[in-house]
Amino acid sequence: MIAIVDCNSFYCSCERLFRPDLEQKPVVVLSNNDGCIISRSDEAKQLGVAMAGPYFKAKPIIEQNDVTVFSSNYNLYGDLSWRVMETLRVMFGTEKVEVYSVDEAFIKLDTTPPTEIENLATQIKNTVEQWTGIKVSVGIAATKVLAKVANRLAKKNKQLTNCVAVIHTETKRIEALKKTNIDSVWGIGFSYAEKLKKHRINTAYDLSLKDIVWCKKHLGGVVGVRLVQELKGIPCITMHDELTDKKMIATTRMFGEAVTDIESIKEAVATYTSRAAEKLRRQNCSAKTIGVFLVTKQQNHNASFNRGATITSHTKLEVATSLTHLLIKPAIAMAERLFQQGTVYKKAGVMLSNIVNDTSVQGNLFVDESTNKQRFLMDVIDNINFSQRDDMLKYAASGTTRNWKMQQLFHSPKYTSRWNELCLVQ
DNA sequence: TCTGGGGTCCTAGGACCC
DNA sequence: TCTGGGGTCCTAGGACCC
Repeated sequence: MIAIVDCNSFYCSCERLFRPDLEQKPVVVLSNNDGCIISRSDEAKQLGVAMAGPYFKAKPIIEQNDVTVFSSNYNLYGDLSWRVMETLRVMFGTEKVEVYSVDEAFIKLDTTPPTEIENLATQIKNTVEQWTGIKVSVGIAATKVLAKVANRLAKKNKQLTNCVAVIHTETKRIEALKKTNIDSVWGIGFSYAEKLKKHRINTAYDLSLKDIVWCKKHLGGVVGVRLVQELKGIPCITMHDELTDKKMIATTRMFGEAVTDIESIKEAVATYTSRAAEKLRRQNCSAKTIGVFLVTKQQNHNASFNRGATITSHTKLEVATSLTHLLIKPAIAMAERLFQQGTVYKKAGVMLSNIVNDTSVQGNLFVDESTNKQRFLMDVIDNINFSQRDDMLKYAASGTTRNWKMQQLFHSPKYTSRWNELCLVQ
C-alpha cells in the first residue's frame, strides 16, 4: 500500500502558525508579485475566492469579508515543509518517504498489516500535527493514483473523514472512483479532460473501464496506459529515489513594473543567474547549457487572458560550470541580443540545463582547468548570503537600484530562518 | 492597471552512425 | 540501373504536476 500525506492549505497553514488569531478566519496567500491567489483557507474557499485566480478580481470579496492577505514567504514555507517531511522520515525511515512537492509526500507502507492501515493513517495525521502544528490529510491505497483519489475524498469532507481515507477493498475502489470527476484525476489536465468528456468519460470510474490500447492511443502513449492501470489498482508508477538531482534549474520572475531599458533587463538576468547558480551548487552540480528568455507585455488587451510573446536564446558552454561569473557573462550577452529598443517587457528568466554532477564534469582539452578552484570562493559567498542576508554579497552586474524587483506588499516575517525576524512573545 | 514559479516525462522527427 | 537494417542522440513541443 501507498500513502500520500498532503498538507491542508499549506501556505495558509504556515502563516497561521505564527498568527493564531487567524484560526477559523479566512486567509489567502498570493503568488510572487502579488499576482494570483495560490492558497486559500477553508473559510476563504467558502466565501468563493477562486484558486489561481488573479488577486485584483477577488479583491471585492476579500475586502468585504475582511480576508487576511499574505504575499508568499518561501523561506517560511520551505522551513516548515522540511519539518513536516522530517517527521515522516523519523516515523518511517528515509528510504520509505518520497517528497513529491513542498506540501506532499508519498510513503511506502509495505510492512504494515492490512488491519492496521486505518489506524496508521490517523497516527500519521496526529503526529505531524502535534510535532509541527501543520494539519495534513492522508490517503492510502494500492497505487499512487488511487491514494491521490482517497486523499482528495478525505479533504473534501473533513468532518466525516477526519482527513483520513483508505481504499482497501474492491467495493471501496469503485465507490471512490465513481465519486471522482474526470478532471480531478491526478494526471488528467485540462486538455485530456475535455477530450475524455467528448468520449463520454465523465468520472474516474468510466476511465478505469477503458482498455490499454485505447489509452495508449488517446492519452499520450505510455503515460495514459500507466494512469489507467493505476486506477484499476495495478501499480505502475514507482516510488522515486529521494536523492536525484534536478535536471533543469530555473529562476524566472515577473517584474514589479514593466521594463523598457536594457540596463534593468541585464541586472535582472544577472540576479536570476546568481540565484540559479546557487541552486545548482546546492546540489553539487554544474550546467553545460544556459538559456535566457524575455517575455514582452501584451499590447492589445482584447483577450481575457493574454500572455505576451516569449523570446528565448541559449548558449552551450565549453565546460560545465557552477561559477556564477562564468554563467553571468553568456547570460548578459544573450539578454543584449534578445533585447529590442522600444519593446515593453514584463518578465525574464534564466534556465540551466544539461546538468551533471561536479564529480563527473568532463574537461575540455582547449580550456584551462584552473578555474575550478574558484568553487571555493562560491562556497564562501553562499555561506555568507545564507547565514546573514540574501544578496549581502553579489555581483556588480546584478545592480543596486532594482527598479524591476517584484512587488510584495503583504510579506510576513521569516519567523524560522532569520534571527532578527523571530516571533516575539510579550 | 493589475493573471506565478519551477519542475517532470514523453513523443516525433531529423541527423547521423556502421 | 540497382540503394538495407538497425541503431543512437538531440531538439522542439506538448502534456502534466503543485
